[in-house]
Amino acid sequence: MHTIGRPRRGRGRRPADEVRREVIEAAGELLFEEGMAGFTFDKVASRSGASKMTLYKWWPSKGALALDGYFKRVEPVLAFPDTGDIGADLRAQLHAFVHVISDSPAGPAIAELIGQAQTDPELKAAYLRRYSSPRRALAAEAMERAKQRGQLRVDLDPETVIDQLWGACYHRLLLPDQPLTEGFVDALVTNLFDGIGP
Amino acid sequence: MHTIGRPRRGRGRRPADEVRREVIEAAGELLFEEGMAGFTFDKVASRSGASKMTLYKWWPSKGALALDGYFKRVEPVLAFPDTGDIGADLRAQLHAFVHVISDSPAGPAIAELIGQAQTDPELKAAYLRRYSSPRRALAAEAMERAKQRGQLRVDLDPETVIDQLWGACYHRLLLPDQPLTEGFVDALVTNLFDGIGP
Amino acid sequence: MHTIGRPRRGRGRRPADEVRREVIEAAGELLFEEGMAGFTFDKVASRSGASKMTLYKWWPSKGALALDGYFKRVEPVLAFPDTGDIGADLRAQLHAFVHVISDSPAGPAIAELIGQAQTDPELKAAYLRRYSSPRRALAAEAMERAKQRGQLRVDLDPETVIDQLWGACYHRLLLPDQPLTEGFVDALVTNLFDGIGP
Amino acid sequence: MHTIGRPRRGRGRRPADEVRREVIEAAGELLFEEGMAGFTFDKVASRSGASKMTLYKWWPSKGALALDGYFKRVEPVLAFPDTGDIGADLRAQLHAFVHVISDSPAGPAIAELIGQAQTDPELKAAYLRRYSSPRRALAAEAMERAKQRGQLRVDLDPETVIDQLWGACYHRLLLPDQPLTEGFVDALVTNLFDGIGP
DNA sequence: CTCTAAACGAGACGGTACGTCGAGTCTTCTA
DNA sequence: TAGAAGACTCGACGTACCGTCTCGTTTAGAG
Repeated sequence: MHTIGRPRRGRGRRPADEVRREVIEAAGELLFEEGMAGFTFDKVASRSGASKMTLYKWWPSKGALALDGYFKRVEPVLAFPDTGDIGADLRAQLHAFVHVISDSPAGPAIAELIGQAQTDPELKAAYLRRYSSPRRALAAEAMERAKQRGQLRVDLDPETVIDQLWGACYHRLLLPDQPLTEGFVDALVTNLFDGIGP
Repeated sequence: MHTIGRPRRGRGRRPADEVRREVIEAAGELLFEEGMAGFTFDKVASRSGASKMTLYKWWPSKGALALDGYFKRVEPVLAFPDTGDIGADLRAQLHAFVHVISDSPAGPAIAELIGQAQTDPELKAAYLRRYSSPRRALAAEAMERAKQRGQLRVDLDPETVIDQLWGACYHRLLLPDQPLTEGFVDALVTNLFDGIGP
Repeated sequence: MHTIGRPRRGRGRRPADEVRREVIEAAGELLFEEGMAGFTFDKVASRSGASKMTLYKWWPSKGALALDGYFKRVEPVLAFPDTGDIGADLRAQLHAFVHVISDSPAGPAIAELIGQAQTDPELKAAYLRRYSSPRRALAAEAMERAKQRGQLRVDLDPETVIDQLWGACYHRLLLPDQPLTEGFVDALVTNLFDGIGP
Repeated sequence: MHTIGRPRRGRGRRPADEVRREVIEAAGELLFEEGMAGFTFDKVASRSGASKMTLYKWWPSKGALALDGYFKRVEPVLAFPDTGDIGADLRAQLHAFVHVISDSPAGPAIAELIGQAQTDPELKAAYLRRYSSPRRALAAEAMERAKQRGQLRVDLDPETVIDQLWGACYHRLLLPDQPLTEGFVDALVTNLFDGIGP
């Protein structure tokens, strides 16, 4: 059944890039509309006008497809502020991060993607490689620069700090015992810079 | 289909408690054997000898059932050490925690439960109420006592610290960019007590 | 998608007989509307409101299902005339047979069923057992009675005659080199009773 | 995917005759190996090294292609014996025919082709024109000659006799209620020459 | 002998049906 | 009368084949 007005597209081969683009757009729409619960190969195929065979050829799991759809919508902003003050930079980046996952549909989407990744090895690998890892690298580099500027302990492991800042936020996103607010992220930074001792 | 050897149990009524117990045991077995991916109502019903109808009567979703099965296997140890030294207590508790989720089948199981909870509201609510929340409370109370002993800042928010310690560990469990080791948890505590500044 | 007006039927169990009846009726409709070419499990399931699982449980192949549908529509008339004159009886029966397969939708349907049976062992077996064999038996019995009345050679094999009468008609149905007319069946009988020699 | 050892043939244009020959050979092989059930354009294309596009250009349906493959293997022997004794000639020809369709792979193949023809108009037309019709013509001509020799009734319709001999055999091939033996074909001829009356 | 147009191989593509599986609902029968 | 048994609908799964179409290559035939 073709939508009226859309020109009847022949059944034969179409340029791969065109097909991929349409599929990914449809995947993004569906992910943000229905979440991972209602995200199926069938629906993406039907929305995009592609056949299921094509989807299975390019994406190893529905999670991997949803991840591509997610990126299409949330064009990743990887910029990391560098004002020379690492404390301020971390705070600024965390504020932006919390804003995105709290006040936009991206929050639930990313939570469900991480959830799906727990039973979808392909998705977990893709998520780490394409999303998580580059972001960690940016933060780690910023902290390394700060170490050279004398703003951080020279023996500090930036990766650990990343888990204590962004990891703490993800924890509240996935297991919302406590709210995820700006005050929370400010406290995260303060705890680390000032310590929690008396 | 009944396993050969298991006595053919009649179809009639059985005591509710007996049924519940057998179902939960079967759920726990299945969860640890096949993970959430292969965890279905059908299999639990078939293993336990109970009917699906009974399962749907008592558990609102397969996640909620799996959670009960999880508890049956991992009899929750809620004790929190109290030696009078909050730093040592946190460190000890984190070491035990990391040991459980790294070196026992409970780690993958809990990761998959949290994953499933992202698309299963019933499970998320049950998880927070029965698992997450009481553990947070124990840690928070320990920190409150430490504040009264003068070991922690009086204006410290224990909830935030919890996310920076256990939340950081969950982050590495769910998104294993970096390994989850004892050295890592030691660094978590050190960072918070000594600060990350120069 | 349910037809508007048809009461939304719950998803649960329904009496097997009710389901079977609806399925077979739908199968018959579909067979006579679209022929075997367009006859699929999917369409029968959708028309009947039954699920494909149910169909696969009861019918080993789509041919077997179509055969049941065929019987539902063409309530088999197994009566064989017995006037005491075997020549007249055969002629009458053949006239009726040719009328059915030439001038009703049953002709194409039965041709396609036989066609499908060539690559569907389940259908072939069912067809022989339920359709072909009982009809042959009636004709054979009629000829045996005629032998006792002295109207046929005592050493005649009725089964061979059946293939020379009805088999000849099926041949023209399946491979229509020549038309299938009343004159043809009259000639069939004449040839056998009078011989073809000079 | 090319079989190792077979020289990698370039992709460009090849002589049409060479392509046709290879396709038809592959079709014949496939038909006799897997029957119509497993006979697909895809497999013929892959076996022959031709592209599906080419197949669709020359054959209107898979049945038509299979028919060409059949002919390639069973080089049609159209000779009809002419000893001057029509009874003996018919008997001889029928014996040979029964031998072919009973004791060689051609029997199932031809049955499946006739089966497929019931839902494939192109195949039915081709079958009648190229296979059925010329063979009927030979038999009819032999009988016409016999009429002139005074061995058959002058008003006999040979076409009807053909259906009572070969048609009866096809009936037993397609719907094997009863076995297809030499005794059967002898009885067919006897019934027609001697009549079935007392 | 060169150049072009046709024909070909490869194979992706949309579409439809296949046969299976699990979720959730409902009936029947037993103890 | 609660519970076991299990059949049922629904919808998605992943695969196979059909008939169409794009792309790049090669040869046949025209100039």
